[in-house]
Amino acid sequence: MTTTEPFDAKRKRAPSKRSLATRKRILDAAEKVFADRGFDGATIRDIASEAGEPVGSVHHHGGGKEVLFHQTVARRAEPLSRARLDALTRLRDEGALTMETLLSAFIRPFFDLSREDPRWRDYARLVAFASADDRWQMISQECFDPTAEVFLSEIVGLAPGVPRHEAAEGFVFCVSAMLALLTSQGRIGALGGTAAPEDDQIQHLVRFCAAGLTARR
Amino acid sequence: MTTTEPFDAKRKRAPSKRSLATRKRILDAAEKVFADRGFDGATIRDIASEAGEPVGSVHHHGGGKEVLFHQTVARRAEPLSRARLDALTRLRDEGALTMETLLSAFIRPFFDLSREDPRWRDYARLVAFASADDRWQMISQECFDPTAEVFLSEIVGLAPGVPRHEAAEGFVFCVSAMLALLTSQGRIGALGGTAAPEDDQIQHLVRFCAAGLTARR
DNA sequence: GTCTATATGTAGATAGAC
DNA sequence: GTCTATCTACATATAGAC
Repeated sequence: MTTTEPFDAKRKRAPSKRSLATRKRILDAAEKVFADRGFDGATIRDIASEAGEPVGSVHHHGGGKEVLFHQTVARRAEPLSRARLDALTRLRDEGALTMETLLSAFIRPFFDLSREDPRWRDYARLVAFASADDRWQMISQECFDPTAEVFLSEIVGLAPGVPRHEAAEGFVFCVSAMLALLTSQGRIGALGGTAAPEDDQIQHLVRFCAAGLTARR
Repeated sequence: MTTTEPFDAKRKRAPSKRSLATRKRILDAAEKVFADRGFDGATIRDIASEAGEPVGSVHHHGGGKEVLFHQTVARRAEPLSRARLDALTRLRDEGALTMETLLSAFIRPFFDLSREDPRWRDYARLVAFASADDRWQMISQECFDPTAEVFLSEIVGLAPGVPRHEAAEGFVFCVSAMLALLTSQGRIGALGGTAAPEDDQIQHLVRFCAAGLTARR
């Protein structure tokens, strides 16, 4: 029904440098606005205004609101997956694969990228929106399930005797906790008083998830 | 700015029985539609159609979309809190307070209520929407924070040496995992193959959270 | 209280000049 | 490729008859 590709599949020429720059600015703006207000709360006009582009331009480059949303989610999925899988490969090479280091390989890249480029924070909120809404299940599946399968298999390998469906539950708990840490700093602060340094929070999250996944039954 | 109360505060007479029934049907419909599509994705017309009421009636009883949303979230917050606090009181009376039983008291009532009345499932998705969006932070705070504070204090008491801010993080992880179990059955099934019986899933969730909160550092 | 009709605004999308 | 002007649909909200 909808597709990621806004352009005609058999278009003649590669887009110009200027066009690519415009396209990037529109995707950046869409990421921010979608992250702030969700799909339905965002408007093409907000995105255009954020990008400093006319409304028609957003339609031209984005190919419609749904396609634009899809593109926005998909754009950073590949680099994120690569960072996670690279970290996993490194652990295998070093023979340092434990439940904690495995979860670290899955969780830390998101925070590392967010430190390098704060737009990854917006992306995190966008992913939280996309994950929560059944409507975007296909997008989440396409963007995140392949990597999730890899890590889930490792979890099953590291927790012998735990049936796969239980490991899958635990993994979903881990992902939701990770998204909560990325998106709910306000709530944590309101309940906890002073906020801990981010590094401590990440370490705590990894420990929390590892302990949960290996809990004796 | 907005208020829960759609009626003039100093209105003369109590609403009629018929009016109350209409009001309840509208709240039920709003709960379902807001849960399905979120605040921005839902329309007053959808809600009216779901309730079998004319559009104007939804405005009259709901007092506008934002107020209606607020009411919908608030309506089941009190019974839910009461069930949780009752369970906690029972544990204290029995001297059976451990991290697992404490989390059980927080988590199980939601599932117990869902079994009695499936509309609590819709409510769970509604709460997930309200929790995720910064825009409704005040509503979440008002409806859920008082009870959250009580349980957080108990957690701090049961995990000596864990600083409050770390306990708060862990508690937020638990809540997000609970909402994930209530709302992401599809995702769990897609990853895990066969789905486990709900009782097993709940037990697993409680174990996961308890282990996470008491993880040695 | 209830229901119909309507006012007013704004959404997504597009056509066509440049 | 870009930008302006516009089309069409539907949103929330309200006014006023019953």
